[in-house]
Amino acid sequence: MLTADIPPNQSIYIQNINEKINKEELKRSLYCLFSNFGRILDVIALKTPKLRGQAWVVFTEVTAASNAVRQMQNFPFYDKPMRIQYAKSKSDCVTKAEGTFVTREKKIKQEEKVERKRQAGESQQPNSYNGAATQNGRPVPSGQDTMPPNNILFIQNLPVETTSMMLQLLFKQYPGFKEIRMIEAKPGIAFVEYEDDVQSSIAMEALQGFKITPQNPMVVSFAKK
DNA sequence: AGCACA
Repeated sequence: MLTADIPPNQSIYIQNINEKINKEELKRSLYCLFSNFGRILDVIALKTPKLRGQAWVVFTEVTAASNAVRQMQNFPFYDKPMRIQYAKSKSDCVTKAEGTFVTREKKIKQEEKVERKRQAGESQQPNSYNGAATQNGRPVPSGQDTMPPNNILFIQNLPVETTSMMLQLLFKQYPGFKEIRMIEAKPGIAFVEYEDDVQSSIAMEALQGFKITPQNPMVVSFAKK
């Protein structure tokens, strides 16, 4: 079955994922990596025997999914090339938003709970992430949306008095940290290097908008290759 | 390889 047979879908299906990665970390990493392509509604990963090594990322836009399928194809994710296709069906969070969600047969016993949920009347409950790159559903303005993932981060809008020691304190908290590079002649910017793109993405997500002074929310993007 | 929504 050719992957081209599957029609475009705002959800992508990823396989060949390193099965050693724990579920929550995996979801965070996928979120970080794919939020470059658009707003993400949900990330689904299960560790059941049938579903380990696979995941779904649900975008708000089909175009974001299309870009992700093309650009992240074979991306070395935890040492294994990602295989990405469109998902075969709509994700629950999408049908729920559309109002076309139907409970699967095996969950029929739980209809009562579904009723209760329906009465809560939520039009849409987007991603379930705490430290996500969105606020009230808006992407954090950071201007890196076009830059492909890179293990080196580019930091802007730093107060001029920032030292590399200060940045090290912040960035070394995240795994894979290697070094800070600042350029004397160019105050207000810095480069931060991580072991790989996944780790740099996580740090980016975590420190995006971090304020060293109230006037200076830092802008973190991937460095140009 | 394996298409679900713990």
